[in-house]
Amino acid sequence: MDKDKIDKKDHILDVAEKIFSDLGFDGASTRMISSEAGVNMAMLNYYFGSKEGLFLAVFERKISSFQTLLQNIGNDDSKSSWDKLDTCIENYVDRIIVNNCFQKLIHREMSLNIRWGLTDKITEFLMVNVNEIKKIFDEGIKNGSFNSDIDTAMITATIFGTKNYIINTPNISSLMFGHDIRDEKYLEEDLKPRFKNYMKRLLRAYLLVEQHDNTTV
Amino acid sequence: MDKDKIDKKDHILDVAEKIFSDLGFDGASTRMISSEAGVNMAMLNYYFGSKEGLFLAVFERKISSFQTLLQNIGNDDSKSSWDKLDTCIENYVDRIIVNNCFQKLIHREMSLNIRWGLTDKITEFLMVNVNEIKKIFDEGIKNGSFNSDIDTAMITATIFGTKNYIINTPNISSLMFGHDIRDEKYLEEDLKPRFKNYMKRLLRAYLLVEQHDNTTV
DNA sequence: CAAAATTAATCAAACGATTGATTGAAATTG
DNA sequence: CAATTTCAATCAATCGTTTGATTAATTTTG
Repeated sequence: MDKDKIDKKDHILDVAEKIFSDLGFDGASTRMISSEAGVNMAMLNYYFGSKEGLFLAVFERKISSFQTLLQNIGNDDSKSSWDKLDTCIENYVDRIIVNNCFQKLIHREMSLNIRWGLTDKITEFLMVNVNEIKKIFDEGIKNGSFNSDIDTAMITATIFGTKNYIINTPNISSLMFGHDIRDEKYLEEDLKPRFKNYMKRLLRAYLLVEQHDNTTV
Repeated sequence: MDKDKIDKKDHILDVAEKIFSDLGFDGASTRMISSEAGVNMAMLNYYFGSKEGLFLAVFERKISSFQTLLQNIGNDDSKSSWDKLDTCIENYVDRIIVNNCFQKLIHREMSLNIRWGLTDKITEFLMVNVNEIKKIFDEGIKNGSFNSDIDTAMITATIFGTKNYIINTPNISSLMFGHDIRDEKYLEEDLKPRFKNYMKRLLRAYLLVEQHDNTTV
């Protein structure tokens, strides 16, 4: 039935996502993926056209599963700019840190920038987050919540860059934090709240420079 | 002569560095490298043993060319903690931004983490920078220059992560900054000073944040 | 309804191309 | 001349992809 077909495609995509994440596009072979998924090699091309088509399909499924989650925080008029910023960061961290394998895959592809159809898709995808943050900053400056001479592009790079650095170079960050950051428990119970706490404080410090007298949050 | 041999090896390493950086380890073929370098394919194995040996050689040459530059800032007693921090960031940005292809290569390898001998080397290499920063922070806290309850691991991740994000996702950051950040002129004349300026201000804001707010961890 | 025709799904096998590596002879060197 | 360097040719292995055949389900037909 149609149901089974979708399930099977989904299963292939599950396996492909894992292997692509672990080994990269070139490092992962179609044989590996098909045998791991328990399907015939020809099925990959039958369903997805090519290896790159399979790669794209992995991304599109993942991206569409994200896209629904993050909308409309910036449009909630009941929240202050600070609340919006906090909510945005909370959501972002919760979402991405559990998908850190895929997260690595995304940034390897962006860094390589040789499969253009893919990098364009990823760019479009990532810019949704960037623009959401930017909107909050712009609004916060306009209504006086944030200092007016902040570098919004740079601070945005800091938010995403700090998290990426921790996730994408686990060998380094494990040494820095004194724990294996690939340990699920440590990640969830210690690192995640620590990151949120740190980022909030960092943003408060930067966005309020030269007006420390007002700490009403 | 020995001189010529070294020159030739160096030329091969130049070409290999470029191609590995552009295409990744798997994406770069030994044929491509040898033909681009104008040498016979067998020479790569003759000189470097294997493809992975060539890859390692590229790293070792690059790393040793860095290592000499950054020592002993932390040991200069004539400088305040703030001066040390500024100098450290200046040096770091100057060094890395011009080598951003290689920089990308490093982080792709760290993210992949499948060639262990290599990631161990890179880890060791990157930790030199991390430890240097950490030393400055620790010292600055001890002598009262910096606030005592700062998260040194996180702020270190912010310093490196912010720069990495800008360099490693040029498609994104170009959109964020409104210019193609791969443009050498823009990078040198605008982005570099902008980054330094931003990072100094960010650090001042965070490291001096007033303590009377109740951000108890 | 039952037989025939069509379609979709799956498979083993093989395709040509490319991979990293190796060989043994030739050329170059000191 | 002996040692080192370079080369064309070749190696087995693996790559992504394609093929033609087979099965199972669906649709069409009489």
